Amino acid sequence: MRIIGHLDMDAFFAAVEELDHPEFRGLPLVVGADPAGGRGRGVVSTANYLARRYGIHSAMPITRAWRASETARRRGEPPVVFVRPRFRRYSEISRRIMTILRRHSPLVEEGGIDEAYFELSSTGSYEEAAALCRKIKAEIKAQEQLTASVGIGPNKMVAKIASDFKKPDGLTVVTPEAAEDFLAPLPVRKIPGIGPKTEGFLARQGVKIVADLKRFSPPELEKMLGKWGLALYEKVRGRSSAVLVEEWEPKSVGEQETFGQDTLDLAFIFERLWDLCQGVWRRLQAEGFQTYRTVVVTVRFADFDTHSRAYTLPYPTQSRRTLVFEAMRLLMPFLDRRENPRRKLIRLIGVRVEKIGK
DNA sequence: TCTGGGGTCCTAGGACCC
DNA sequence: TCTGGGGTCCTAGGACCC
Repeated sequence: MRIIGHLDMDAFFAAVEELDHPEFRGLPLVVGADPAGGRGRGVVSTANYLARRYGIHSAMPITRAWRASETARRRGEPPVVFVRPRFRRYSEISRRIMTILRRHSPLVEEGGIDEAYFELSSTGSYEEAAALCRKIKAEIKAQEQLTASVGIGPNKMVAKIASDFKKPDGLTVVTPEAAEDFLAPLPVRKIPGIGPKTEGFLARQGVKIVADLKRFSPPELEKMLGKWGLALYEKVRGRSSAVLVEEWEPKSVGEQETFGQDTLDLAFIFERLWDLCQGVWRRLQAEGFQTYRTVVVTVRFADFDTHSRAYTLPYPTQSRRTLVFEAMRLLMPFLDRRENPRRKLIRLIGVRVEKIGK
């Protein structure tokens, strides 16, 4: 019998900040970009549960979170504490949590800094799997003073949806027999791979919950959603055969930067591009890669219109100068009058290398 | 109202080859 | 004068995930 677990740390970044800063506890807290008095440019990474009561959530523009905080303050409620993320700190704790998981499971797939899938099949039953997960949660709490929510299911998809079902500090067990009924009443958006666009598209066809998706045959789903639709036919029935992957090689390395202010200051843009190239090259080496073949430059204009240009070298190279040279060459057309006749200001540039090799 | 930064995967068209 | 079919590589854009 296949039994898969999915562990998801509760409001991870915010929980770590509360741990390290006891003075933040009991206050609404947002980890994310600098709100800069309502003029900040980034988004919310994580909001703690008190901040969520103000309607703040992950990926929300930081300016909106700022306004929500101001509104609360005027009502006489505590304003939000805004802090910048400290990824190094979160990675360090993440590593220790993954170590706990690996002690109890023969196969762990990290799915980002704050979540992981893990094999539970060898426990032999859903009861035993649940007992083991309670133990894992207790160890994490004892060692790190942090809570996690865990889902147990017959495959990765069901386990992941289950871990999100009860939060924080939840444990949700979905047996193979219960999987289909568990999924049926959930909004389609809960299925990993269905994002805002697909959700909107489906809503226009009158499809809101997983049960609604069962009306369609595999060819109909394929016609609507492409190759992915075929897999979806199985998923809405609680079936998925995706395997756990211990670790995989990155396929690309890139960096991008949103400017504090939109600009067409060429000296500034070139300098930022140069820095991004240095960063990409350094990280490529640091991650153990020797070479790259493709360089991609991305430009986002002030109106969020986003374009990319790529060039693939005839041979792999290690050269840092080539990266800078090709990135400059790819950027040039965007600064040209013909490509940008209305002289739109630039909001972001990015550099990425692909076809990387050891 | 404004929308980060790190990625992956898919699609579609064109070039090119057999 | 009217032009296949399959495969691979490349580019550009878009959806999605954490």
